[in-house]
Amino acid sequence: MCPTRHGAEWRVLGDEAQARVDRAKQTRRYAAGSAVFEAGEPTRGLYCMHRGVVAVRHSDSHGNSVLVQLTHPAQTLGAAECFAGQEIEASAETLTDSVICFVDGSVVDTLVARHPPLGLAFLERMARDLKQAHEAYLRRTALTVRQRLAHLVLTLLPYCARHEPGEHQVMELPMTQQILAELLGARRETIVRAFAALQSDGLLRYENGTVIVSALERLRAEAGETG
Amino acid sequence: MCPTRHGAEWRVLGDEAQARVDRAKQTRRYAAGSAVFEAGEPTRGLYCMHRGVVAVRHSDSHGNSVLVQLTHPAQTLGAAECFAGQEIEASAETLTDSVICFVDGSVVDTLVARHPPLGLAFLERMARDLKQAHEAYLRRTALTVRQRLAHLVLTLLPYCARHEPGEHQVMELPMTQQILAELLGARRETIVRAFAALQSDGLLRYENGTVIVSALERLRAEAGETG
DNA sequence: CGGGGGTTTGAGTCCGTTCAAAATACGTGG
DNA sequence: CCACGTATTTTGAACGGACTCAAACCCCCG
Repeated sequence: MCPTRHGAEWRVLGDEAQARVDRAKQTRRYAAGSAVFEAGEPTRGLYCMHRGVVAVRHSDSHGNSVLVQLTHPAQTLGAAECFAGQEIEASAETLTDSVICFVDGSVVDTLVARHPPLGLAFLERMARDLKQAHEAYLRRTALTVRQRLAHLVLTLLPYCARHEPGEHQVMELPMTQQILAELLGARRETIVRAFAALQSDGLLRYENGTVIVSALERLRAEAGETG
Repeated sequence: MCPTRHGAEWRVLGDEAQARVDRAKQTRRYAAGSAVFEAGEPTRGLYCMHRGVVAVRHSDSHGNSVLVQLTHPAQTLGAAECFAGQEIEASAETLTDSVICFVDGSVVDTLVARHPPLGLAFLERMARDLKQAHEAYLRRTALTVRQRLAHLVLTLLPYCARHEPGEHQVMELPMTQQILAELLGARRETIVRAFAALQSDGLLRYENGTVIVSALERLRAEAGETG
């Protein structure tokens, strides 16, 4: 059984329809670093995160690539790829060991056709994804790597932090600095230096994949979260 | 009457439902440079381009802003803002004199609830927008301003070029270099220099808002459109 | 003919990249 | 348990694309 009944979108379905989803879904386990789906694959469907972290990658024909999205448990993965109705061009890879449900595209189509609120729920989901993508684009052009890194640390905090309250937060990053670099659109070396800069200013400490935030409020200011 | 019956998405509706849309819609005219919708506005609904070009802008609280999308005739505008179900944060402004239809959000909701294929059509639309946004993000981090400008010229060609075939194309840009800069995430001065560089390499000529492409194939190569 | 938006050019600076190399951590098999 | 190979992280030096600031220019329009 998926944590929040297949994630937020499915919750608009009645019990009977949810049971049908449960019967149609397949639950799969992935080791860290394996592909959930890849560009050009014929399979079409929705994925629902149960455990782990997955990154969606976009590449061009010259080998350049960026990670455009992180997906956490209880979230839907691959909605854009499922509904686009054309050749899939993105790929998704697990950053950690993961458990993910798969619902085939034809099942999704039937459900959406029979339950309009489900379609509206996915519309809302995609609309928010689109907004997030645009905000990431804005950050990419308006903010320095250091500021973007500060922002990413803040967005990961709710998912990865050990204990919640206070100015002092500890979290284990579920990714290498290489991955951080691809998420921020920068080079690994630049990430190292950005961490070093934030550390020498006393905002946080980076140590072996672990981030210790020591000045949450100042980190927020750094990320541009002010009036 | 809208050019292609309110744009591609509405076409999945039957005649009767389309007539209802026609009755519910409002057609509005905008002078170049006016706002179609703005961040924080209470109005919610879909816009359908009849004539003109509209840019969608995202801003942060520090005055930074970028244009994240261009909308041309027969396309739907504001879908993400309509379906997001939360405070609108983007704004849209006309780049040229425009004619645009507006369909209120409550009407859209009713139509989608009653005609699931319409929901699927919008899902597909948003999925493609999302893909485009991710591709733009990739270009922003992997390509130089010169390459991105070449790419933008190529994407505008189908909409703005005078005559279709051949290596030699002429088009009048519906925007200032300032707008080009905001679309590409760069400064005006950099756009000037990128045009100058492309011109000195004989790919195109820029003159007073008019672009004369003299080497279409080389321009494609410049934009990274190769195997 | 004066004004204003848009364009062009120049010089200097900075952030981030590139290239290169060392240091460190990590897993695996001996 | 340690040696070894690989992946990751760290540091340094140099380069370069794009930005900043500033000034001149152009063209259209009233």
